[in-house]
Amino acid sequence: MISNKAKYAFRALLTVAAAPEGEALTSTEIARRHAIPHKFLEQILLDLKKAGILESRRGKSGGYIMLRPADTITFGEVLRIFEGPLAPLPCLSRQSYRRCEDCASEANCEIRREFARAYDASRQVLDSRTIADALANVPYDDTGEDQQRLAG
Amino acid sequence: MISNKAKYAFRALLTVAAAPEGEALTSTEIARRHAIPHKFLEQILLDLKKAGILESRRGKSGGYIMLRPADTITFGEVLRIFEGPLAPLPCLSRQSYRRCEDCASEANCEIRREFARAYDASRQVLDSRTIADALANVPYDDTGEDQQRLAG
DNA sequence: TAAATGTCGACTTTATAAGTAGGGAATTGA
DNA sequence: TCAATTCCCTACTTATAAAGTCGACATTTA
Repeated sequence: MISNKAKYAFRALLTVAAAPEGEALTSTEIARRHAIPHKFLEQILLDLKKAGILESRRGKSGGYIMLRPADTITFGEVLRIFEGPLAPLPCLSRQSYRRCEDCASEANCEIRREFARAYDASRQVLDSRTIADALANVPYDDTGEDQQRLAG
Repeated sequence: MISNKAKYAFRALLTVAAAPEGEALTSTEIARRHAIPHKFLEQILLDLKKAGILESRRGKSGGYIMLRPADTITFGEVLRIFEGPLAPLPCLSRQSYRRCEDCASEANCEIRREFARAYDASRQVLDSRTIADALANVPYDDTGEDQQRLAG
């Protein structure tokens, strides 16, 4: 399960991305719309700013706007900001690889091999789908046929 | 990241499954082979027993053996025993569905829709690959072509 | 210049991970 | 039979992270 923090971050980001070009949204407004604890949301927005995703304006008519276009921001990128590495095993993370303490041989590790399959599958989705994709509102049909249709 | 507990469970299970038919392995022996804290492993083996995956014999020539064949035990099943639901959101879990407290409409939730894609992809792997598959030792080639070759 | 906003650091509370500890119950080989 | 070996069970500890809460400060603008 992903954390509340990450879920709030996505709600906030989708809201800011959906706002009219140039219009800043305040943390108070975002918190109100989604019933997110205000002070908690402030921390989250700050994290998104430090990550170079949002931009902020202070003072009376302040608020948050997108720093980068929504179609350059993937779900994977945002998730990593709040959850750390997405890999199920440290030895499978590309961005922050660590070997498993107790592992004799990575090449022969059955656990690593199987989880690599699962992680590849989910990473392919998370690192390709963007905030803009999500807002495009195309329904998702869970029949297992999508992957082949899209790949073909 | 998966917990140490789950990782130990997989190591133990793969070891018991790889043992000669009918030969019981003691918790001490399994712990020694993989340098797993013995008392901790005992709890894990007990969980696997309660889940109907392992069988145990007590006393002098006791130990653990498989209760069900290794090709009927998926990685997803084992993972759920130790990690709970695998879904990234409660509203995406089939086996233990809960609605998200703060969600207005599941059908229109962009977060749910995107994570459904990711979860479907990884679930398809975890719920199909078995302990027996893992022991078959077929190398895994991460080029993104496997899915199509296997599907075709 | 006061009100509205974002920024920052410290604190609290609760839950979970990762073990540790100590004994009790069953089996079996001598 | 009895002692060694094994599994079985409960309780405890320690460290870390999640999910906030709180109070003060900094910046902008009407």
